[in-house]
Amino acid sequence: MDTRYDASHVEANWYKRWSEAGLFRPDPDPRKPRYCITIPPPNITGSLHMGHALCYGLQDLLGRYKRMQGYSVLILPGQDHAGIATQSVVTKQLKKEGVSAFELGREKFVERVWEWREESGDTILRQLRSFGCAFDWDRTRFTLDDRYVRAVLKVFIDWFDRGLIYRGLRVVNWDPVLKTSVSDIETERRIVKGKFYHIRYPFKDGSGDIVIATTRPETMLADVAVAVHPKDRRYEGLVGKTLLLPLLGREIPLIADEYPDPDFGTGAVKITPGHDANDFEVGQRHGLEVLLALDETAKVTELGGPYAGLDRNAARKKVVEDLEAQGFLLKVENHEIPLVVSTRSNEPVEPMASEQWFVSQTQLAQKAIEAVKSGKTRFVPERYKAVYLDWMENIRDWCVSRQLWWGHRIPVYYTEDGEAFAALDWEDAQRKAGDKQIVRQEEDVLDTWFSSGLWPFATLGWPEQTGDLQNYYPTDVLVTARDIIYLWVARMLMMGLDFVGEIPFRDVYIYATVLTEDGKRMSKSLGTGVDPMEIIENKGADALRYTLFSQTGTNQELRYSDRRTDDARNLCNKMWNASRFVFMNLEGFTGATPESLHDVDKWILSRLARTEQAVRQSYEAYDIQSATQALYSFFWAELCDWYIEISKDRLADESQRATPQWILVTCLDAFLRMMHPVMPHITEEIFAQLPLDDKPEFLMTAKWPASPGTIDEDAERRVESWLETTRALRALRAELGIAAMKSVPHAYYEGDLGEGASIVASQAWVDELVQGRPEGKFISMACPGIELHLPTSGLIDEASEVERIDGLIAKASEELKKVESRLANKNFVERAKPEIVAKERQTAEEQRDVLAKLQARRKLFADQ
RNA sequence: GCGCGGUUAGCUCAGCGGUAGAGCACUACAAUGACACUGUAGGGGUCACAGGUUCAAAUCCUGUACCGCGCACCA
Repeated sequence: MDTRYDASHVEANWYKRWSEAGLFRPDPDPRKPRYCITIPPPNITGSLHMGHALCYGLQDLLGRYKRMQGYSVLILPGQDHAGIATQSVVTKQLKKEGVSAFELGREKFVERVWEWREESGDTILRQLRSFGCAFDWDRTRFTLDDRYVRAVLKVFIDWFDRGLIYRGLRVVNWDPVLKTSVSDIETERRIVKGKFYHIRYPFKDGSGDIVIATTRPETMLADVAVAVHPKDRRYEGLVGKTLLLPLLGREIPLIADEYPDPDFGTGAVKITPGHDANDFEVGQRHGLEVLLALDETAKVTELGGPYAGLDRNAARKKVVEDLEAQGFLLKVENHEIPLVVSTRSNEPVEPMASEQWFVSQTQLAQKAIEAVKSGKTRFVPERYKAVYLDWMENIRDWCVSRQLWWGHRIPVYYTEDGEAFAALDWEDAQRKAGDKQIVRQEEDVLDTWFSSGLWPFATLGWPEQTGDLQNYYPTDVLVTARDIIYLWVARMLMMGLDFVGEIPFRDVYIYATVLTEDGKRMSKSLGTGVDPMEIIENKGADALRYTLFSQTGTNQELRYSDRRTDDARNLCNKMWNASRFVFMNLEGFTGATPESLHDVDKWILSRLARTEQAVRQSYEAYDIQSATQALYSFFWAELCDWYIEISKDRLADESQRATPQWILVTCLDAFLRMMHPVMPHITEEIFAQLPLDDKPEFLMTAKWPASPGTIDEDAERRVESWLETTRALRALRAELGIAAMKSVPHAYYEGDLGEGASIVASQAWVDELVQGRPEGKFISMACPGIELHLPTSGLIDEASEVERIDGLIAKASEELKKVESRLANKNFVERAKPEIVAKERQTAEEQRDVLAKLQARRKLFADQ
């Protein structure tokens, strides 16, 4: 074994072996309890980023842990066709080739997307393999697979026939470049400098005018009214009168509605239902017409008369010029305005009323609210429960149509007279239509979330009652990011409850957002992203996993730093070398359980038992950082720094070595098992060399170490005091400038160290630790119950020694004073818990002892 | 405006009623038979601020400030 651990040699090898042994498939043993996760399907357009690495790494960790706990584990991977993202990638590609998607036509375009997907659509799934993810690749699903499509069709038709799907007008975010509506999540708000135009709308009867203000004057072409608040005194008696729309001269009413804020501007608002969501609602309340001034490419429509054909920017300019020329423009102010930009095309979206398909949500939401309220589905961290419920209780209907070609084409077929049927295909539709002739299919496709909402059951074979569906639904946990609680988590709950009649998952674990070192969002476009593949190649998947896991629990953010991957790599190296040490010292090892144990053996077994408890509880609670912390400190600070060091003398002695050998193998074995979910490759590599009877072929399928040791508080207390004494003696040496590990012939102690004396001696690099007090010059250190003396060969600088002792005295007396004042407080003694008071008394006792020794020492020294 | 997080050592973060912790960084020392991707010792904090509850507050309550994230509004 090399003295340095080289991840690159080890990781790919083990992944291949697990795969060849079929370990990624669930254990078919029917007696085993089942554990299932259907992973959030990544987009086919993406490549692995840190957020993915954390997300999928966590799922792999949970799966590996549960497998060791005796579960038959299925982690089902897959991909999302990602309508807009994919369509836009391929459109750009075509554009480079000088082909427009429109010229190509729908059928050819979709073919082209499939080709693209075959070539480069599974980058992330490939990358997850080098990250060590033990997912069942044989069950990989895609949201546009034939089987998956059947599930989508069934859901749509079913809802359509139940009257839950309807067609209606709504203001959507229209992307004039991609010519589709985009959901709110696909947009970004930017505050930009804009202008605030104050425009005069005259009354038809010539009795003055009303001033409104707008940031988007071109939309006035589609105005249908002006609204004021009914309680606004300024407009008393005017409501109901008719206004003339400037420039176009169209007659529009002045209406009263609660929507305008009388304290903002003039209190009068122009109402443009076609291009503003709030105005749309006002329009609905008052039965106003919806007019569109802009078309699907954001050019002015016929409605705009003289402005028709201009694009929205040119139209704005012209409208403003004309308003000014005709005396309608009163003033223009600078104003910060929010600009909503499509993140897909980077173009400002246009709010636009259009015909869309909707799913009514209120009824479906009820069960999904109940499932979370009752705790059947649980959010971790719990705070997200309120976020979810708040949204669900105010839910609005879901617009499911998208004006794209890539996706599930809406299975609605129309007859000549416009009657609509939802059907599996054209023939099915014709059958449903009876005598009437089906003439066309709906052009729009479904929102991507409509299909991914079926993920937890459609991937398991629904609508067929497959074995997988019976065995693995409901799934155990959904591990996802907080920004898709509404878009995805809520939909899966509604769809699962409605169609399978059971929650889709018991837990929803929302993991932390990965930020850069200085707290910025990781983003490719900002250049702040760190490529996980680079880290995996240089330092290993295990190192990256440890880095991410050691920072994740219930926190909502996590700062990623390359420096921390060095720490993780160092830990790998430490594990590697400590294991080498163990293997190099196994001469004559039989594996037989030792008959008697030394206190240090009991101590480390006790620490091991506590570690197992802590790690198990942390994994169960999704508190992964606590698990890694417990593993780290057990391994490095207890097993390596103390137990291994102490065992060296015993291992050198043939008559004594059997016990420490057994203890080391036992501890290493249990540690590797517990660490395996975090760092699967290196643990498997080391485990392969561990000399165990009945060793399983793979650590991956080995059992979790149940009660690997016994908690022994007495042994812990005794050994801790020896370690404390050792640290004190080392510190004393350091005071004299004696290098660590350089042996010193004699040191002295007063008090009772029991069996620990030889351990303290060897660990503080002292040849002989003698009970008593040395002749001649020496310096001292006081611990509770123990006083240590170290002879000095040369002269001591008396002044500095007195100074050192004074420092120790000051510290000890300060501590004693604090404790004594607490004990002098009658309220404390009477009201605090008795064990706390007892502990304080003991501390006081110890500090008095330490102080007395120090003072005696000072006196003695001063007398010398 | 409302809600949710956060504010603890130079950095990243644990701790969430009982004497302030870890890793990294820093200082000094050390080529010793596991490991220099190491070891040993050490320095470093009025736990954002102000009130309150309590025998006891980093920890619980109230308020303030700043940072981040949602939701609503932005005519």
